[in-house]
Amino acid sequence: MSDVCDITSVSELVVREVRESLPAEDTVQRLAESFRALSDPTRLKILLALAERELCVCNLATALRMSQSAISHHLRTLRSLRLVRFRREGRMVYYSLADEHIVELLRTGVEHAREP
Amino acid sequence: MSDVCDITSVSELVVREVRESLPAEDTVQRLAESFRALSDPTRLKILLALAERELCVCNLATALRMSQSAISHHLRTLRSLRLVRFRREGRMVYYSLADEHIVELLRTGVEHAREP
DNA sequence: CACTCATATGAGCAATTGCTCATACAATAA
DNA sequence: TTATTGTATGAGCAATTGCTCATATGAGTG
Repeated sequence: MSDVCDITSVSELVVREVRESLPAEDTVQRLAESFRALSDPTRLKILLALAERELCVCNLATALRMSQSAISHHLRTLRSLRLVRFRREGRMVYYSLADEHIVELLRTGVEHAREP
Repeated sequence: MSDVCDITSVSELVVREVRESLPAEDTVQRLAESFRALSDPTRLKILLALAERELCVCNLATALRMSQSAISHHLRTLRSLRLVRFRREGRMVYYSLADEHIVELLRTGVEHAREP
């Protein structure tokens, strides 16, 4: 607040430019929420699995060696963020990725993670 | 474990295929860590700001209206994940994005966040 | 040297997260 | 109907997170 380094006109200009360049607050919030969904290893595995194929909850649970409850809770989170969609078929519920954006985010991330 | 839905041969095959399609555990962990860095609104703003230009800590703090300490702690996190780099110039430390991967992740994310 | 200023960091805390357990709900079968 | 099975969800908890405050470090100044 009273830092001398901030009251020079150059810094003031820089600060203003940075502020103006940032997306709107709610955009940042939504973006952070989406990334948060991808920030948990279990949720990430769920999404990577769904990137391969549509899956029911019980197969997801078995494949990831997690409890059905844990998977279901995570799917709830992913659903509320509209990252996955689902359809009922009898007693089973099949989940899949919501759109291509998530696929691309995953792909971009995996590419980065593979490097040194 | 004893769910009937998992002991059919079809499900067993599906489960095996999904398990084989998933990246190695440590790859998933690193990927999740990177996404976690992007999952906090303040860190996200720091990265978005650095995507515009190199910035010193105090200008970052002023631009984001956060304490110098908070920003510094976040930069430590980002540094340890090698998402940012820094250089000293006198008393100031200037931070910038580490490479193009983060830029692309941010860009992909922002594109997604702009939609309905 | 002492002093200032930009930055870094440890401690402590309220808030959040990710799991388990128990239970509820939904769809089919007997 | 009741029983069974796949899924969803609330409560509760240990662990983690993101901040503040105080203090340390490091670099320039007098």
